[in-house]
Amino acid sequence: MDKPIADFGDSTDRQSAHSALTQLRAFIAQKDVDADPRLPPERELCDSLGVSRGELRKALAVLEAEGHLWRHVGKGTFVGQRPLEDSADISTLASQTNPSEVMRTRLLLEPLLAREAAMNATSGDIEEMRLCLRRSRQAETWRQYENWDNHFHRAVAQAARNTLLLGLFDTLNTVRRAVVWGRLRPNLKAPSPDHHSFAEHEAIATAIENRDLDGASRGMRQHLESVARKLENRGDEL
Amino acid sequence: MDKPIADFGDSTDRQSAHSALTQLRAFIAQKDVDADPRLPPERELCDSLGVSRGELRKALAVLEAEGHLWRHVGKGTFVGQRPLEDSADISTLASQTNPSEVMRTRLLLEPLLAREAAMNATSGDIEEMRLCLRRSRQAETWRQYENWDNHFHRAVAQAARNTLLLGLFDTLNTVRRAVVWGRLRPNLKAPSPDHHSFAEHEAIATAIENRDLDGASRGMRQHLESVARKLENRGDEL
DNA sequence: CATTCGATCAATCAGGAATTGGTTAGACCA
DNA sequence: TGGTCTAACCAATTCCTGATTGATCGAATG
Repeated sequence: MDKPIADFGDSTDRQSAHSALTQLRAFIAQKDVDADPRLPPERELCDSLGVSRGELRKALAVLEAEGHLWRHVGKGTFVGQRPLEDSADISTLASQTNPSEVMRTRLLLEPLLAREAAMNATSGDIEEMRLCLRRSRQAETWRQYENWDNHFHRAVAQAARNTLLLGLFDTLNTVRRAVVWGRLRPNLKAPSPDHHSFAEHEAIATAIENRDLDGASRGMRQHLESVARKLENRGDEL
Repeated sequence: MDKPIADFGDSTDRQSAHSALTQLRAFIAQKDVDADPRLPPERELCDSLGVSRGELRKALAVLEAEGHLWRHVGKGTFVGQRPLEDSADISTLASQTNPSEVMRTRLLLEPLLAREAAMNATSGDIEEMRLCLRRSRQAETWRQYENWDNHFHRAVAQAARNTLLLGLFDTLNTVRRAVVWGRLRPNLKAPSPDHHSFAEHEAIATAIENRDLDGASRGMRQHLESVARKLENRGDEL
């Protein structure tokens, strides 16, 4: 309990370098890391162990390199593995990715969602999707159309009946909007009356309604590919 | 500009209920919502419009039900669509989902990641995966094995070379750990020397190395199915 | 009976003070 | 000359306090 941890402070200079590391290891071993993985601040610790801060920091650096602890300014020093960066942070994700990646990710994720939707959709889900289609046809501005288009895609995701997957979709969607926000949209005036997307949306909804797994997946993939092709020609929307 | 908005305050009592709503609508219409979608606090607003707070809140409730504005305690009242809840919030996701959903989501996402990895992995990625396999074989405790198992799966995700997809994987992974944390792990003592997972991991890595898209996807799916089957029998790990 | 007003609550935000790992410069010693 | 210690400062983070703000309840009011 009150084992001497600072009593080695007067060891020979030649061994002092080892001493700091050894004492630190002893201190960690003696500590109940499960209860509180946090180490005392450096200024306290170097005082407790009777070593200078520089030497303590050298020892800490060794243990950090070994992966036994991790440090962060303002937070402290902790025993254990460094927690993975909070990748859920939208702004971080948005800053690391690019429109091409977003499109590729949509092409991977959304057909999969459509397939799950075909398997699990309730009648309410299908009704919601139908509503989105009607509204998107009635849209008078491009903004409104976009809005209902987004609603449709989310309705499909919701129909997959998997809250976690829906959460991932929402994250993707948020990132997509964050990424695309910086870009200008040249032809905002066009309300886009016919639009090939209508038929594609219709096909997806019908496939989901008919429990046609492959059809729903394929329909979504073709729809997104068509969108991707369109924005390759003129780089506006995503 | 200084159009009268509070001048209707002395209208007949019979119309006062409408008055609050009408005045509120007028106020919002007159406001430049794009510049600042935030409405003044209720206490100010009901004073400006010359209506009681209760009546104002009724009107606000109507407009909120119509989807024209959204409110939140401590934040204020805002014109426009309610921003979708920060679904990146791990704790929220974790509280809404369950182990079964997590497993199903893994079964959907990770084979897809393995396929992408087979397409895009660099030699460094493959080296990293191999390292994880060696370390997981050398593991002396189950905890260590779990650790390197996680590392392997993340290495695969990283090999997909899509930062956004990697971010989604990390989110899924974090949620998984959060969900599984509440559960007890009965046989922590077993270090698990042979373990069928070794061969499965090996097959995945080899398929990725050989650019065998279907093989990588299939291998990952089979591996996860085997894990799922195992924890169906005894409900410990995820 | 409905409305209004006041008080209170809980969530949120804003600001500053304190904490903490990281860094640098100078003193000190061998 | 080279290494070490000390002090000070920096930047990121946390903690605390007070003020805002929507939500809610109760008494007064008419």
